[in-house]
Amino acid sequence: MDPGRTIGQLARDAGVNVETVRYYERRGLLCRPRRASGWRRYDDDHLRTLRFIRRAQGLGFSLAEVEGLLALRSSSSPRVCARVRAAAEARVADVEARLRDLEALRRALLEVVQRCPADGPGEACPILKALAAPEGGCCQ
Amino acid sequence: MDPGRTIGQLARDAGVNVETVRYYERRGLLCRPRRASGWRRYDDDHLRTLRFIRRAQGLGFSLAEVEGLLALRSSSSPRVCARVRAAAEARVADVEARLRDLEALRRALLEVVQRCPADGPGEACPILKALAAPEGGCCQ
DNA sequence: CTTGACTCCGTACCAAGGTACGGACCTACG
DNA sequence: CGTAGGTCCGTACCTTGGTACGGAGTCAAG
Repeated sequence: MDPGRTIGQLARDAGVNVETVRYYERRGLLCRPRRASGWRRYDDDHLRTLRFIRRAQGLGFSLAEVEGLLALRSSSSPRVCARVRAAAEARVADVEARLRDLEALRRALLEVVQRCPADGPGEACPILKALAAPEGGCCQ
Repeated sequence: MDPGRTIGQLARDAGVNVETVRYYERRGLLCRPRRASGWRRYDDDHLRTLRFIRRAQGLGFSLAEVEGLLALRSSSSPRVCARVRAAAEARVADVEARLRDLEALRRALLEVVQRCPADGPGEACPILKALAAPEGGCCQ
């Protein structure tokens, strides 16, 4: 029988920390592997799941959401695809909201920076003034 | 003498939690006010500083950075303005980097979503497939 | 058989920015 | 005076996604 990977080999193959693997197991993301003399032995399925997790995380899914995707992955309902798509669309909406916020932030920061002569004492600094202003001069 | 605000009044005026005010005091962001029978009494300067902190936070400065800005605010060096501007520019650069990351994320997510028929079982779901792929089909 | 590398486990700790708790004390209103 | 609500303080806890620690057991090479 295939001896499988130790936790260290799995971690190296997936490019994660050993502690991370144990953490995912504790969280229920990675199912418990068989043991040989107490040592965890992982097969290719575990490696695939681990990579799945990291890719989903890379697309901005939280571990809680990844948990949902993993559950869907092993479901055979015809509605799986719709649910996965809905999750991905929610992620897109979230990313777009964050993009809008950051864009507004960028504009506010640039406005404040552009007023600044980059030279002079604190009393004259328009950035500090903007931050101290009782009613927003520049960034509400 | 002006009795000043209690911590609850200050917190209401600034729109923050009472515990947040105490937390800022502990962190050294808000200087310790005088006391009347053990109760903190805040004046307008404290309110201004508290609002300064929240506005700077609103522009994405961390509390550690806000600490620096507060120190600069009460400095009289002619280089204050340059330092404040540098801090703001660093913030802009950081925001722009996050914007680029999120934009890339958005594209990757959209690509994956667009391949999905939004109907069907998990085995056919292109999103799950993309996440499971050993070498990245869509999102590396 | 020894040695070094690896793994076991539970638990504590990290960042950041707060939030909550609880028993004691104070203040203002009626 | 009673009582409700505000404040005191230290400390613990929250979020998310991990990292680190340390003593004991295991595996493989020489």
